[in-house]
Amino acid sequence: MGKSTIFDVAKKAGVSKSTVSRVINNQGNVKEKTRKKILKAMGSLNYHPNSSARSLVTKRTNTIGLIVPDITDFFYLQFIKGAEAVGIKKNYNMMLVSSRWDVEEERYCLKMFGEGRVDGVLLISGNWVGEPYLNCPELEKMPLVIIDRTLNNHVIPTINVDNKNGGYLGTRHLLENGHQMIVFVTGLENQKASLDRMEGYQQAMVEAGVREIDNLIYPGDFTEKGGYQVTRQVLEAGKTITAIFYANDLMAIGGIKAIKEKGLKIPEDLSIIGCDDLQLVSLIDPPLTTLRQPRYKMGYTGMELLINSIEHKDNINPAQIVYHMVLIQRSSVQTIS
Amino acid sequence: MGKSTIFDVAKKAGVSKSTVSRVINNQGNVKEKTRKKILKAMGSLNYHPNSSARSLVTKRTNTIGLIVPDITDFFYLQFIKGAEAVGIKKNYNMMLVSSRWDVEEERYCLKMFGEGRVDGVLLISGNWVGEPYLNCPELEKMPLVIIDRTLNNHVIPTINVDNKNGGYLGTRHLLENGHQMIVFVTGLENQKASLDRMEGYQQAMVEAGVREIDNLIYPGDFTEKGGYQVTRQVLEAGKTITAIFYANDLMAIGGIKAIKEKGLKIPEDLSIIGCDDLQLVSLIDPPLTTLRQPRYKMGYTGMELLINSIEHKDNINPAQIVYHMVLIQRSSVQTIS
DNA sequence: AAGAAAAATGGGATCGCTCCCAGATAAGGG
DNA sequence: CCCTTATCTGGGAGCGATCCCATTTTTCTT
Repeated sequence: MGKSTIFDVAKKAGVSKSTVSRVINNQGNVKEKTRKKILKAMGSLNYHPNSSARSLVTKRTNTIGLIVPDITDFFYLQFIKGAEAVGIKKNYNMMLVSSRWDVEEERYCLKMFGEGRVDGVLLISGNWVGEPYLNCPELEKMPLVIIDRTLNNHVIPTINVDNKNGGYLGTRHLLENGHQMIVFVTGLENQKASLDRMEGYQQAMVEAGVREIDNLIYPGDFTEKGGYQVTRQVLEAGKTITAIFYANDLMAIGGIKAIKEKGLKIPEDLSIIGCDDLQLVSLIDPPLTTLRQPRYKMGYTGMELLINSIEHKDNINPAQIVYHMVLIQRSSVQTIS
Repeated sequence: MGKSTIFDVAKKAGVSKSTVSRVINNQGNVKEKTRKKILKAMGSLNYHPNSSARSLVTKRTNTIGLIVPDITDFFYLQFIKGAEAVGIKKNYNMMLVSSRWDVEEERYCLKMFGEGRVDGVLLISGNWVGEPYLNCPELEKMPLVIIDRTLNNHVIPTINVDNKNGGYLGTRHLLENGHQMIVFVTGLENQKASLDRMEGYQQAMVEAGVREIDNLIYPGDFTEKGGYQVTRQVLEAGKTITAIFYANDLMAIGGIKAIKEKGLKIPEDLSIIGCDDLQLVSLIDPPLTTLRQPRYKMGYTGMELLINSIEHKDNINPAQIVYHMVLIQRSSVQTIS
């Protein structure tokens, strides 16, 4: 015996499928008595409406697609959780795929979602410089919101954080604590967030009158391992630096390892500061001073925007939302004279 | 203009929808010339087959549902990643929902998945004692595999780790390093994994001839905060303990914090050992000795089993798979005389 | 070159639901 | 009590694909 259909229920309850449909979608105008009868029939047949059939006619799936570069990257967790919270509230399911940091893969996901599988997609972008792939026709008419990336020329709403200001704030914090020789470790050069943070760093340093900044900038890659390696380089260069500003927390974690290996103490011998405020950086030793970006909030808002544009096509969402990064002071920075 | 259908493509290419369907599913018996023509028409119309319509007739969605207690819990990440890997390989999408540690919620997810949305479900269980909810009729005929839990009376395949042996191994390791006064911090009493690990601990302790074990067992709750609090209790009890075995890593992390606050050093003053081998415990200070469970592998295998039973209904999967936990030695245990 | 076999194509039924429209029943009004 | 209006209910078309079967076209044999 296969699954029961609306027809089986109708027969069992002695009514027409239309009436059954009415009670499923609880549209009014069905007598309480028949309603009860139908409900009972549904129960006894263990009936569940087939969502494909339903989607086929309503053109709605009540699920939204979520694309992240890597599901298991700590960084993305909070975005997802924020998005999930509103999904639950508004009764949407989430279909999750990871693009594995690959632009082609990202396109592929978009395409798959274009097959009527979802009502809209929330793209948590890898934040690359350039956006060639966004012209893909699969998106045609598909509501889309992009998180962790800012787009200028598009009608696609984006939600991001003011990375430049973040870089600025972090650097100012170090400067105000007496540091001057502040190394900045970047992400990959095609990562916009890194670029922006570096700009903020540069601005603060220039304002403070520090010279030869370029020699203080080291290229990293946003990974823990990369942070470790760069830090070794920095330490071996033998310069008299007093602080390191990592463009993200993951590199800072790697950096801490390298610094400890050298026998140096944080923050006594070297102050460090990260960026992102991953959950785990409050757990490590020392607890890391960093710049928080409201990832939960961003995911939450992104999902809200998305569902909003799904449910009220006419309604106009803001094109861009930019949050501030805020400095979280913990114990990895020390004032020097 | 809405989305184009198979019919539009057929018209444009001057063939019937049947032929178009053939090339979509690339079943043979289509002349190369017409195939090209159709492909071209599909391209110019930006056509994508509607997956709801397709599912309606094929009764297949090519997506599997994944239920986890908390998406953002470090513990579950690796399971998910493992499952994802085979999903990608076998061309299945994943629909992710979190049960938020709630049995009712778990049921609800199961029910939702029962509406023909997915071809099977992979349940990463909260690992509670008892399994009343598993009798829910929604599951009828729906392929299901459960991870991180062992079921005895059911035909549902489960994948788990030998928690008891893990508890035993960890305790033995401590004993072999000269410890006797070993505190064991449990999870909640309705968590099977915790219970099993404790049993292993007890067995090892008894075998080693340690007495009054019960006074060494403290109730925890598997959370970081809980670990912190219990550890404070332990420390304040003023016993001469030399080691603590936490039933999971998260509690160990909290414990480390409490221990450090007391001015004690790990492992010089106190050896500790965790359980699970979360990614981050190699990052913290000191790197934690713990028992690894092959979560990636478990997710991977679970997904394989699931897809296997979806695609070959007749085939018989093993009812239970149990992996070993393996001791990962890092720097939180010291030998004492 | 004609008939048989193989390959390519088309048409219709179907999947399980929603939605519109029409018909039946119940309620209200003079 | 009959007619109008409101409330309920039923039937049929359609959503966009697949798949079976019938028909046409091509290829192969002798």
